[in-house]
Amino acid sequence: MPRTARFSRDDWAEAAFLVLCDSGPAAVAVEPVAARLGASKSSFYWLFENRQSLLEAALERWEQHQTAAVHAALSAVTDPAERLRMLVRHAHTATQGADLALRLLTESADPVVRPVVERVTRRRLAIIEAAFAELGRPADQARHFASMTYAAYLGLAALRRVDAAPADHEEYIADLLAAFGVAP
Amino acid sequence: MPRTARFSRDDWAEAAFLVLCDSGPAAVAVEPVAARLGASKSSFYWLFENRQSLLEAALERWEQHQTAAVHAALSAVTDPAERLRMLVRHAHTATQGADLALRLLTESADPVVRPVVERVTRRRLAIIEAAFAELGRPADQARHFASMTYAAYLGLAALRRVDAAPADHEEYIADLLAAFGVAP
DNA sequence: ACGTTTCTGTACGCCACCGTCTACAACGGA
DNA sequence: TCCGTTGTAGACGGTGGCGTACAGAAACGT
Repeated sequence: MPRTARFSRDDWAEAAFLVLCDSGPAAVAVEPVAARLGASKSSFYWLFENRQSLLEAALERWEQHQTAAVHAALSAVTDPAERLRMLVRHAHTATQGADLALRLLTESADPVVRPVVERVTRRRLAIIEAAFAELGRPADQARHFASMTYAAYLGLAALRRVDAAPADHEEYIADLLAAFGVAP
Repeated sequence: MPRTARFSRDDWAEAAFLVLCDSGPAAVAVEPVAARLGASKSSFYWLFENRQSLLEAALERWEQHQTAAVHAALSAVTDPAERLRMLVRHAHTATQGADLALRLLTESADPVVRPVVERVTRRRLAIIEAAFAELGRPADQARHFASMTYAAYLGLAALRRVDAAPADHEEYIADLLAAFGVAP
C-alpha cells in the first residue's frame, strides 16, 4: 500500500495533540490514539520510537501553537497597558488553553512534560513581567505581579473544574485589572 | 489472629491519605498501599468495599484535617485584615496543602474526588470573601478578590512545580496584599 | 476441647496498556 | 514481470492494577 501511506507521523501527532487537549498527557497512549485514528499499533511503531516520542510530538505541537498565537497577537501592540488588557481578556475567554497549561504543570513530574511546560511558563511570565515593567512598575513588583496574574489565570482554570469561578467575566476582569493598577 | 487485627480500617485510611498527599488521587490504589503497609489485598477487601471507598476514606481525612486546621487558626481572629494576612502567610509557607488542593481540583473529573474538593473550595472561597466584605469591599468586589487570591494561591502551587514561583516570599506576599488593598 | 467467627495470605482470572514479531499487501524500479 | 522496499495488520508476551476464591490461623464462646 505504501508510497502514499495511510498514516503519516503528522496524523499521529495531530491525533495525540487532540487527546492531549481534552484528556491531558496521561491519556496520550498508543492504543487509544490508534483506535481513534483507526490504525493499528504496528503502524505507530513504524513511525515512532515509543509512547514517549508520541507525547513529545503532541507537546511540541502545543508549544509551537501557543507560541505562535501569542506572538502574533502581542507583537503588534505597543502600549503595555493595552497588551495586558488583551492578555487578560484572551486568557479568560479562551479557557481551554488555561486548562491544558494547568494540567501540564500539575503533571510536570513526567520528565517528558516538564521541560516543555517549563519553557512555556517562563516565556509567558517574562512577557507579562515585561508589560508591567514597561508600565513603570519597579522590577521586583513587575515580577511579582506577573507571577500573581499568571497564577490567578491558572488557578481560575482550577476553580472552573468545580464550577467555582465567577460567572460575571467582564466585571471580574475589570476588578482584576484594577487590582494591578491597569485601567480597564 | 483476630480480636486484635493486624490492620484496621484506620491504618489503611491513613496510609492512603499519605499516598494521596505525596502522589495525588490517581496513586491511591490498593496494591501499592498494601505494599507500603506490608499487608495483602484480602485484608483490604475485608475492611473496604473497593478501591473507591479507600479513596473516599483518604479524601475524608483530607477534608476534616483541613477544615479543622482552618477553623482553629481563624476563628480567633476578629480583625479581617489580620485574618487575610494570616491566610496569605500560611498559604505561602504551608505549600504542601496548596499542592494537594490543586491536584484534587485538576483531577476532579473523578466522581469520588469532585464533591469533596468542591465543598472545600467553596468553603475556602466563602471565608476569604467574608474577610474582604468585612473590610468594607462591595459584595461583587469581595467575591472577585476572593476568587483572585485563592486562584493565585492555587496557581502559585502550579508554578512551583517547575520552579517558576518567586523566591522572595516576604516581598511577594507584601505586594500581593498591597494589590488587594490590605496593609502588610 | 472444639467449632465458629474474624481476619490474613496466596493464587487466580480479568482488563488495559506497552512493545515486539511475523506475515503480508502494495507500489517502484530493474 | 517480479523483487525489494515501505507501510500495515494481527497475534503475542509482559506488566500492573482490580476484584474474587479458597484455605488457614488465631481468638472466643460454650
